Amino acid sequence: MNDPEKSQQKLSKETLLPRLADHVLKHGMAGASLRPLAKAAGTSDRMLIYHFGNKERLISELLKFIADAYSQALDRVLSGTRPKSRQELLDRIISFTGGPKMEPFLALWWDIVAGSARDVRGYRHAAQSVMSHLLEWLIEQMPEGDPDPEGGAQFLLTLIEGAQMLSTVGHAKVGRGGIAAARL
Amino acid sequence: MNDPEKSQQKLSKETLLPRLADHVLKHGMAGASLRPLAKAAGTSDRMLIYHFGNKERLISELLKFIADAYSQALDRVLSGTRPKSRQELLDRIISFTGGPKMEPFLALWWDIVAGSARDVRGYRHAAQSVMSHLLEWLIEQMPEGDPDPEGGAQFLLTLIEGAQMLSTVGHAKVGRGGIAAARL
DNA sequence: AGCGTAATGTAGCGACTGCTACAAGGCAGT
DNA sequence: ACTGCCTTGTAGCAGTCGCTACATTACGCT
Repeated sequence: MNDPEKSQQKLSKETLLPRLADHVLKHGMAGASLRPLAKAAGTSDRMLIYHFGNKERLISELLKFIADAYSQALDRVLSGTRPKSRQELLDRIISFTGGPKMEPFLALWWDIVAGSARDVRGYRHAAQSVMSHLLEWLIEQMPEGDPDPEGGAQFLLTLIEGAQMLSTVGHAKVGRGGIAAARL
Repeated sequence: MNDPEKSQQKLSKETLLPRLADHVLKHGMAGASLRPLAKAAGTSDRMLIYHFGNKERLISELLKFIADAYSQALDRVLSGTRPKSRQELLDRIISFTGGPKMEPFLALWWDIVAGSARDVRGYRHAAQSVMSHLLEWLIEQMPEGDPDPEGGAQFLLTLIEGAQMLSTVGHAKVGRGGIAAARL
């Protein structure tokens, strides 16, 4: 024992999930089949089924885990000084979500949206919770004295997500132009 | 010959593509493997490869075909009277793209966006051409005397797509709220 | 020490994947 | 009638899929 080569010790859901999340963020939900996942996590497909029961439950728990991780990243990075205008808030978010560090999250995000559209079990729930969290966070961040924080946040969110989509599809310019033309 | 049961006659790319498109719209890109596609089109996987060379080319041609079909549907359904305000234009589009007839297109759309994010060959090109067409069409449709038709169209497109995404993810209310709070 | 349960490895099943080799029928031109 | 291409069917390959049966090891409790 205590083999330095592969000191794997007890692998449980808790230790597994972060590694599974890494793999899925890198390779997307399409690459999320048991054997590659198992390899990435240092186990066997056999053990994944053992721990999670079946693939569907694995994916559900994994999506929940990732959604939570994303929310926490959001909280950590973006909280702090309250923006002075909607414009400033918008700029801040765009530069955060558009950054290269968020790219894997974004790619995974579209996988999940596509799954939601086809009612793949667990996908819509994960997507919904991410959007809910983001919206709440946005409302809190709205500048002081904003006439309609809730509506404004919904408006900003809609704009942001539209621009995001246009950007991943190769029309970043259109998204930027759309935001520039918006009367915030 | 002239067998009434299966009067298949010469099947060519041109006759195949519409049937392939039907299947893909119904079952998504994930279900677009050769054998199901072939069955839906009334041929064999063997013949699909024969006609298209390999799967990648098949998918490319199919996406182009569907993108064109979508553009044409847009032209047919939405042209006519010029809207009097941005609000009217927006409402008209939302009710069109949100209708049940567009649901398969929408579901497929997210497949394609997800593929674009992961650089699947041909996906971004298809998505880009749809968005380009939609944007051009929007610019033409902007109300007479609009101060900034181009920027306005980009703005509307960004809003529309954001709302669309929120809707497929189960947050239709947020999208609607966002649009309602927008100062068009 | 013995026993029961938890954890893990090995092997395999039946279905599906894209694709190909091979052979044969159909039809056109000579 | 013969030749040669266009088209098509059958069979199969090597790989992946989710999942399971079976066996073994590891470890805690009495």
